[in-house]
Amino acid sequence: MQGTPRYRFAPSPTGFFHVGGARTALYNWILALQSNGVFVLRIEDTDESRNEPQWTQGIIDALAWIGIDGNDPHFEGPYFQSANAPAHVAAAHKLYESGRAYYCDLTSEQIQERAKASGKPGYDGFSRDRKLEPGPGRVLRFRVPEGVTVVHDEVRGRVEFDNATLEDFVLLRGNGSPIFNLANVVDDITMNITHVVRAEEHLPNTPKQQMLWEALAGRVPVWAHVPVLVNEQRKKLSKRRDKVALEQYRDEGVLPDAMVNYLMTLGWAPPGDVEIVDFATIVREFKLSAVNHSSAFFDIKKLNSFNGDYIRKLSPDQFVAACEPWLSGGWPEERFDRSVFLRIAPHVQTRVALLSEVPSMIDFLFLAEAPIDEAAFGKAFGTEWAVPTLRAIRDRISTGEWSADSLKSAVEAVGAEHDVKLGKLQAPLRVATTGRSVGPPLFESLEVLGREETLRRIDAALTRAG
RNA sequence: GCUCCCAUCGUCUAGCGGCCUAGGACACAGCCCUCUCAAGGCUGCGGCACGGGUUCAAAUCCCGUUGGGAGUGCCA
Repeated sequence: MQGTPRYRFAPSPTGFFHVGGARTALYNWILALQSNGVFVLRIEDTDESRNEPQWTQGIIDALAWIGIDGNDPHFEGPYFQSANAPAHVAAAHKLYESGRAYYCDLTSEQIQERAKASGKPGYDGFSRDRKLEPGPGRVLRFRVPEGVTVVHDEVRGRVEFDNATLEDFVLLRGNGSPIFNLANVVDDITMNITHVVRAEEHLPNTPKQQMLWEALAGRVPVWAHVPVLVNEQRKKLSKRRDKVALEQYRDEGVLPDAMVNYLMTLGWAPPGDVEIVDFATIVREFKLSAVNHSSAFFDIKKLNSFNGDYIRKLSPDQFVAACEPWLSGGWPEERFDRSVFLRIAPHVQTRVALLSEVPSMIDFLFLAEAPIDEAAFGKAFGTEWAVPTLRAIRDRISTGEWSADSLKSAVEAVGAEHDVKLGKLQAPLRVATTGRSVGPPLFESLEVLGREETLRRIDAALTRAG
């Protein structure tokens, strides 16, 4: 089978977009890009009870965020599985007519009773030779042949399943609607999918799907099952108990490039002793056969570390632009000055791992009154030299050049007079002007804050200190 | 229970029979730098799950044990 490789990503719209899904999508996307193939997005929306239309847009937005662009020529879709229901049913009938499937009228309860009575779990093939006609309440089951099914997996190699352990699975429900395994395979066949790259949890489904492929298409796709992402307890990441929503990381200020790079280091590593690599390198170097076989812990600490790295690599302009979504709250809008932020930006970049940490680091510049941290104030003004030195500093900086360098010189001079080290001496000044004991470099901050406001805040603090 | 998958520092990984007294990154600790906090630099801590084979030689190959995980629906 020649032609362009066709990969696919087939999420079901049942909630926020999962980081594990993001990784699977990335694998498919990268593979499609490096082979000049196609990435097909198919929304598997056939579970009437769980899916919500709103999540579909969420999936598309999330994919776009990590660089999987719906307008890229390698991107195809989205398709909706529900739209293909007639094809699923037609395929099922074809299987029935050729004798590869049969109807069964047993209820779930009856199957359970029989299993309990025989001591063997699952469906026992009771209706295999009863030659039942289609009818309400009757499910269509696939007649699993004897023998073994060998799955050739790009990451795991050869995996063998004894067909005796595979029960005659359901194709069509009692109400005539198709089941996942059928719909999934029929869609992949009709969409000409050549490579199925998905999470390991689907491996047990694969022999069943492979039998369907053989019966319906006479060919089998290239399979690849990548390890799942797990939490600290080594359990598969779950929407219920773990922080898995891609949207949440985005909202906290994780850069998409950092997320993509981090996700790709889970189960795979670029050549050499480096982990921070650009996307072009990933596309060039990534190989399915090099993907690890074991599950990987999604480590938020390491993600944050990657993100800090990416933040530091941004130019000040890019950084300020990336911060845009976090720049609206916390201070009166009219007091915000982008150019002021830009001046202090390089100093902020080395101090945050998440963009959401930025506002609290620069708000003193845009607030009319920077709130004073009580504990910090108490500590900074707890010495007998605090007030006298701050007065002296105030006197010195009230005139003359206004720059970080001259400010530093002024404070150093006061330090020499009072025999107090700069490291200690800056504390009262910092708390007085920024309200906090930590922050960007003080003198650069004051340079940006301006003389008038600096003096005003020093006076306020002096009054407060009594 | 049954089927399948997996097993290198706490975590993510490099390693695909000799280059390994096992390399890198995150985390952690210490030192340096330093106006706070970071960033950066240096150092340290720490691992081939266990037992048998195969081989001149095994983290690397084979078998078993143990330990994890996934699946086991008329969900996807």
